[in-house]
Amino acid sequence: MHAYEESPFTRKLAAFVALSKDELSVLERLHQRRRSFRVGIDLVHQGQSEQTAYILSQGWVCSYKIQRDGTRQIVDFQIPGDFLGLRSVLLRTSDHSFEPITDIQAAEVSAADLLEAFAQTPRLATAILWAASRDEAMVVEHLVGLGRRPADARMAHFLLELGARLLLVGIADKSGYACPLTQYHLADALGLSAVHVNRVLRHLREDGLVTFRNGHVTFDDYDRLIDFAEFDPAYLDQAGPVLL
Amino acid sequence: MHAYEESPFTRKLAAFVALSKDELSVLERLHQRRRSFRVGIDLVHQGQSEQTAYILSQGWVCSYKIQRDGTRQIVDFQIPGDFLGLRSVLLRTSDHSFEPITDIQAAEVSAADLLEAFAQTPRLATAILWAASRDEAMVVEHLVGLGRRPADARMAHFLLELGARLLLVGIADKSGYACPLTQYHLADALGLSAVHVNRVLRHLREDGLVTFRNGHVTFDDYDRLIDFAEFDPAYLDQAGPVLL
DNA sequence: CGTCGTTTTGACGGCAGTCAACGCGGGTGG
DNA sequence: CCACCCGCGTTGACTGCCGTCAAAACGACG
Repeated sequence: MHAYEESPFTRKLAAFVALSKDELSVLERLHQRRRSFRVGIDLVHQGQSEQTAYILSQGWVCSYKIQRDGTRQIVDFQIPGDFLGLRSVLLRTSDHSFEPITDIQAAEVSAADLLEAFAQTPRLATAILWAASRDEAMVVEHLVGLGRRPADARMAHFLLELGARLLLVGIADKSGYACPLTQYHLADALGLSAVHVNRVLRHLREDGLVTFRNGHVTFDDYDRLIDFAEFDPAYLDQAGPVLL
Repeated sequence: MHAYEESPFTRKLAAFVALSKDELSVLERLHQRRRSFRVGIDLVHQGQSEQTAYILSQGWVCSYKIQRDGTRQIVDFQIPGDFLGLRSVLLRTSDHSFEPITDIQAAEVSAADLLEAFAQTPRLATAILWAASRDEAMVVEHLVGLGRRPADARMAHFLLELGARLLLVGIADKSGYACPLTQYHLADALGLSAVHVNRVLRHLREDGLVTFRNGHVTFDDYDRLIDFAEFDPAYLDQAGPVLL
């Protein structure tokens, strides 16, 4: 145990940058305003110009865009330790919505808080920007999946990526993880229909690669799954940021 | 005519933020190291850890990722006035490649140059970060298209977006624009096969919506095309950034 | 026990990929 | 100057992945 409470966010940053005591205490202070939200009720709604961001400490969230015809595309999932709406604080645009997938706990961070923290410890600023850049790399990888991977490999890749992310904040192990997503979430994220998601999951399960059931993902044959998905985690555990 | 040479980059930023003389001259200085590149020869290659970025002043570039099986996905196109590899300067990761689609001219910008410019004029920093955020919004919109739009609407949307971008830097008008892309580029960007791109283009042309031919895009019925593509330019011409 | 959300499965159809062939224009070398 | 080649565009036939529609099973919850 540490003297300070370790949030998933701190844990994630610490995995890539050695943080000093000062920096840790600034991080602490960012976590002051704790808030809770209920599953299903959007935090930020598309088009809204919100000046607040959140650091997610518990639960899952997804960010998505709705189209005129009612279909939706999930852009990314946020898990404990992830920043939420960082861009929309710094630049006042929130072009998508955030929906809690479970009840969540998050620390509210205003633009002012953030800029103050940045001013105090530039290295922390770099670390946070690095995390943002990692998120962007994930969006790009997601895009590649939608454009160029067949449904089954796309699903496999997605489940592996999620596992790697959860591992980093300590809520997964190599054998699998708890996952609150419904098959509709998977469908909206992977650009498939819910029916086809089900077929794909069955296929992966029957092939002994991975099992998604009862809110739990189990890797039945990790190596073969990685091979099947052509999963290359290079874009995730990149070396830490240049420390200016 | 202005006293200074107006680069497309300057022009783009100026469309959203009123720039002072000082800021304009700092921008000028960023354009000092002019370089040329030949079509087809990658500027930066996937995995390479490059510390240089470029401001594109002439020609077109695409950024893409190649997969193990040889298929490629184009993530974005860069046109004059766009930044290229901004993230990879600030954080030393270039997770994709850049290929010139035409011969190009670009100004080389080192991390040091950029940081110096930022220190001199913080408003400029904000403006550039805003431009980066706009690029990211485009990637997200691209992702939505791949996940949730049928091929023809995806194509229509893409051609409209490109038109809007080109309009901003003054190399398009409402009726159309010159476009050096091949149908293979379109295929790799839109997640389609080249054959199907051809079919879709024919369909759009025969429906009197838009014509892509001989390196030129012509909007045959702009309003109907916008409706067909469900194109909502909100994510493009957002209000300028918060000026810190 | 009924309802609702989620998962599961089957039948059918369509959008888009693959394969294959051909036209066309520009560049290159004989 | 012509023959050839190569990249790009175009079209048709066939196939298959995946969406839609429909119905049923299952569990949680009131």
